[in-house]
Amino acid sequence: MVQRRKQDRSKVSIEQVLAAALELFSNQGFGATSMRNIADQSGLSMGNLYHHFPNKEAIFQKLLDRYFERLEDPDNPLQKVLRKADFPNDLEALARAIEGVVEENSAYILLIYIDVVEFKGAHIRSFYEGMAARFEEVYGAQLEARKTAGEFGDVDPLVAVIMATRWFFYFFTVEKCFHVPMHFGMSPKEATSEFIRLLRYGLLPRLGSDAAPKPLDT
Amino acid sequence: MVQRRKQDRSKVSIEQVLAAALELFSNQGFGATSMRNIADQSGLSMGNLYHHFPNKEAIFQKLLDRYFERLEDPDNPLQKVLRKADFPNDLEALARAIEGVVEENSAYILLIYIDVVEFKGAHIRSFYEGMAARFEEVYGAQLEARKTAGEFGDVDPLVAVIMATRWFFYFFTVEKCFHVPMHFGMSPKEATSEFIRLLRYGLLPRLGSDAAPKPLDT
DNA sequence: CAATACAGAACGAGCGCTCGGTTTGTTTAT
DNA sequence: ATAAACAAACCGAGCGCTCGTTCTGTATTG
Repeated sequence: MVQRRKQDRSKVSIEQVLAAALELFSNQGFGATSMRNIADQSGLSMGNLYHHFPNKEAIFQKLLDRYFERLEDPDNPLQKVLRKADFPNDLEALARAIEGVVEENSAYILLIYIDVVEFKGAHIRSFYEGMAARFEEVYGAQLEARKTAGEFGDVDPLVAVIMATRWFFYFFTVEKCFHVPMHFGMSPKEATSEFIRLLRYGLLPRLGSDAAPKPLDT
Repeated sequence: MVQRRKQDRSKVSIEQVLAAALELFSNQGFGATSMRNIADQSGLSMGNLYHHFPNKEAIFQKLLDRYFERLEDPDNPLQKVLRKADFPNDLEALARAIEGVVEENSAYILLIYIDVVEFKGAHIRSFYEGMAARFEEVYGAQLEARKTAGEFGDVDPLVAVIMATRWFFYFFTVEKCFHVPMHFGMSPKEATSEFIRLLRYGLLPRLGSDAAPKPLDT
């Protein structure tokens, strides 16, 4: 017969609360989700809920913390791609990794937008503010070396990595979390490969060493 | 003495409601904004509020309708840039137009995300689904002509326009609505010009007619 | 005198959270 | 081994309050 220890029981309950809250928050927002909803969905009582969490916002906070931990986890496929620093050869792999991450965390990603809307981004700001520095840390040295070796043009590859990563996140978030499929008027496959092509080779055909066409305005 | 006509009175009241609701919704979300909040902020009574609008959601809907009308208005600076179809010479102008539109409509733009979070995007889906077709309509003929004239490489310029437009919207939305300044680790000016450069010329230096480096994976 | 614009009390439901109490599992004393 | 003592886990009724909406009635206007 299985003997369940006390702290195991607690752990399971907390997981049930978080799972229920994630589903409810991501489907109806923070304000529209009541503690009774969470209690019902998780199978816990109101009292027990407040035994494990001081208030509703703490549950929300805990969920966001989880997501950021997942993102930064070295085992995350996105982190693996990034740490190989084989940009821009790995753009296709980067796209696929981010598609997977967004798919797998679509509920968590919606929490980000809930925070923006209902809390003015209070719970996520520090994470996003530190993002560029984290990129630099993981990526900076290798790419800088390759740049001075002349692998890239006069573009900063670190900037390009950030842009590509953010673009993929944005694109797949709209596709998978906002439920607006084909919002570019093309399939995700097409959109991704077109973006990659633009990023690699640009829009204008640069035949020979022609000067770039002068911009009409700056 | 100013004689105010009856329907003018009504019109003013409705404007007051919409202004109040826009501010409140965009600052605290739909669910967290009460009809009493809106009544107080607009200076109307509860009864009068319900005299002009059948329910809370109708106010929200009306605000979104307004925003989409503004966006499609031919006088909108963004529309003017788009209709000139001077892509990609006008990328800087496009960026500035979108920066202005986002700045001027930041409260409305937040409503979009509120709709995604609290209504699963029910009020905005049709607008975004039709967006690619509208681009095609406004832009398609001219760009297609210029493409067959050989102005572009093998990239579809329509795709590039959509990507550029969406990217600028995304970038300035995060900057101005989500209150995450410098989220790419650089100033908006830098980010914009870097993105434009990438879009025009790409990341890789294509010297002469060299073959493009083989991608590691597809 | 209509019809429209406006006011605010009232309604039932639901909110976040508290509180007193029970159950369950572990530790300690005998 | 057993009982007593303790703390963590759990329960749900209840508190004060606010919610979206409705209702009844009064000003204002043409």
